[in-house]
Amino acid sequence: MNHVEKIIGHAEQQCKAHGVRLTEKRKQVLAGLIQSDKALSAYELVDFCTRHYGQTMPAMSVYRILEFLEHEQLVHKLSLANKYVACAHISCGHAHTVPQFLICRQCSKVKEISIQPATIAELRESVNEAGFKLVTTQLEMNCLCEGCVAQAA
Amino acid sequence: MNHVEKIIGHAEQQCKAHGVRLTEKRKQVLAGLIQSDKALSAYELVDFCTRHYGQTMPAMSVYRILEFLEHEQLVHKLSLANKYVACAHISCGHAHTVPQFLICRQCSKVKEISIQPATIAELRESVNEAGFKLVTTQLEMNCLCEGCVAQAA
DNA sequence: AGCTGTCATGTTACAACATATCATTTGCGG
DNA sequence: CCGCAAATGATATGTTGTAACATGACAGCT
Ligand SMILES: [Zn+2]
Ligand SMILES: [Zn+2]
Ligand SMILES: [Zn+2]
Ligand SMILES: [Zn+2]
Repeated sequence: MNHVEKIIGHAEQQCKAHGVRLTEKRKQVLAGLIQSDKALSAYELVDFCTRHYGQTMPAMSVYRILEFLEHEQLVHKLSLANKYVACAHISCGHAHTVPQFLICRQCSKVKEISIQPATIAELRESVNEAGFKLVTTQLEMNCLCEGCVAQAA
Repeated sequence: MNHVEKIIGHAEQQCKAHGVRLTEKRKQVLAGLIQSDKALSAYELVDFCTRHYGQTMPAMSVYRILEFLEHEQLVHKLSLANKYVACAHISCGHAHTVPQFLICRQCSKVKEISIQPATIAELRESVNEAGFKLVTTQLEMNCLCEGCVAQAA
């Protein structure tokens, strides 16, 4: 039982606990995101599933499945890049707080982090001063990953 | 000379200073963004220009013009919403630093603010700790504006 | 077994967002 | 006026995402 299958197992438990089903197709999409160590677009997932599981995966299904997985917090949507990424914390037990995402603009690698609550609070304060209200503290930031920084140098 | 025209005037000066031309079409697109007090999609701008200036504005042109205006810092692209907004500081003389954007998810109103350098520094530090590098401190945050908060209540 | 309701998936069509490429026009210096 | 470069026009195509309705799978009931 490899790394990916282990995470899928956890995801399945989690779904069972919520009274929803992690079907075969849903597993395929989730597995695609897990085995890729970067964010993928919906259509990249279509290609992955079609190539990998030997039957065409309709784009519509992928979108529906991504919506389901996002709802279950197994997947996060990155609006900054129009891509999707597997949650980095499916297996680690600890409660899932609102994450922040560092997205490599070069290679789409993504790091899911938790910024200091104090920093978040300062941000929220700045927003309030401007007369707006944050609807989520999920942030997405344009970055370069270690590998791509090294390569650029 | 109304508000919009005044800003366009400033923009024209700025372009002249950079040795580039703010043509009629470019003025039309910029004016569309200025008179709207919210972010607009490229195709909303197509509609605006076509309706407002009596000749069809091809989508292709709008994209080219937005690219130009963005390059001149007269317009900002909001990736979080796939929309575009006029710079809030065209007329105010002071140098344009890297902005942060508060985007109302309800009505697309946008506030362009400057977050405390100290807060930005903390963010950058968190990113570095995760082994990534920020490529820009332009942030986009999902918010509700005052009006929409009031309405929701 | 046959019926029925619910959730998941399939299929088709289209809307919305964005870029590529090549032709034509326009503004401007020489 | 000529020739160049910048800007725009025209057409095609690629990418991302949703709407609407049909079909399939399965569980619980009669
Ligand atoms: Zn997560
Ligand atoms: Zn990278
Ligand atoms: Zn600005
Ligand atoms: Zn609003």
